[in-house]
Amino acid sequence: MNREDSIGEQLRDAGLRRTPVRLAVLRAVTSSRAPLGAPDVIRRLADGTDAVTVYRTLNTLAEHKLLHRVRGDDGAWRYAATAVGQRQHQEHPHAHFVCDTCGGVECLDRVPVPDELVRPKDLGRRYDVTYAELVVHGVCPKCHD
Amino acid sequence: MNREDSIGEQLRDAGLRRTPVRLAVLRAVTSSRAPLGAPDVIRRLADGTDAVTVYRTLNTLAEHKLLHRVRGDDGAWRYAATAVGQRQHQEHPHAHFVCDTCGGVECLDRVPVPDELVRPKDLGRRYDVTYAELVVHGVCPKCHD
DNA sequence: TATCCTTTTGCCAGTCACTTGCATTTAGCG
DNA sequence: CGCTAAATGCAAGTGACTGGCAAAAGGATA
Repeated sequence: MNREDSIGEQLRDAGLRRTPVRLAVLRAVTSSRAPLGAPDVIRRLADGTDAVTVYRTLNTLAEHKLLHRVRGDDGAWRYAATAVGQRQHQEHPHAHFVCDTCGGVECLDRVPVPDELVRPKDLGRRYDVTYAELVVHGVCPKCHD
Repeated sequence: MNREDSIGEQLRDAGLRRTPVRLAVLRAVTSSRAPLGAPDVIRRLADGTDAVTVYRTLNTLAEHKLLHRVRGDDGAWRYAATAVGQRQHQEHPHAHFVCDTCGGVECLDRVPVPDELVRPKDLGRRYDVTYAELVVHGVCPKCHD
């Protein structure tokens, strides 16, 4: 099973139609090392794919958990593939690193979000917790000095 | 020392000029229970205060640590006073709760951000960490059911 | 393979938080 | 009081993102 098939399969498994735009968007995000913003994705689909469609597609893919997303330092979403290689790295929620110099975002797969933070005890039972986000801000190696 | 004096003092201590707009903005944010977005602040200064000036003022106050800020679920900043009563609650970094239904933000003063998360060991030394943000998403009591 | 229906796409324009530039006013100092 | 750097107001712009609607296309069914 090559990567291309896997991408088509992910769509099918999620109950989504396998359309050219979805395949292209999912391929673009999957093949990028760092999470991408919507404008990045649009730029990478240099062909005439409509920007609005890309926005809607990214939303759809995120809703169906094929992508997950974090806010960059500019408040815009960055998208990363959920399935990386054969493992689903969304399974174990992980922290993200946001570079406040270049705006880049990275998934810190090795830095988990502890359970007691996902559901803080001090919060009281009247709060319905969906998920917790741990975002580490700083300067990435590339921008360092 | 009443609250008004304290607000003027905060500005002076930060080395900032005590202007009507700054006093008003700081007063508005301080007197609100929940963190406010820039548009909220602008609305509360119902008089003719210019919106752009409020944006600039919020930036300035945040830069000088009189306010701290978190992104709401819409990606827009929410501002909260750093000095609450006599204690500086910025001193000990705390988590924030974002209601994904009403967009409200709350400071979880009782939920600290653990040191080992502020400077994750698994991150490697080539990353320069400035701070870590812990944001808990869910539904607040007001929106619950 | 032809047909039908629902979903997806493209293009329009619009919204909303936030910024930039520049001229005018003002805080805070001597 | 008068001076100067800093703060304000106003006009316009940027950029991510959304809504509406008609045209195109996926995919199940016959």
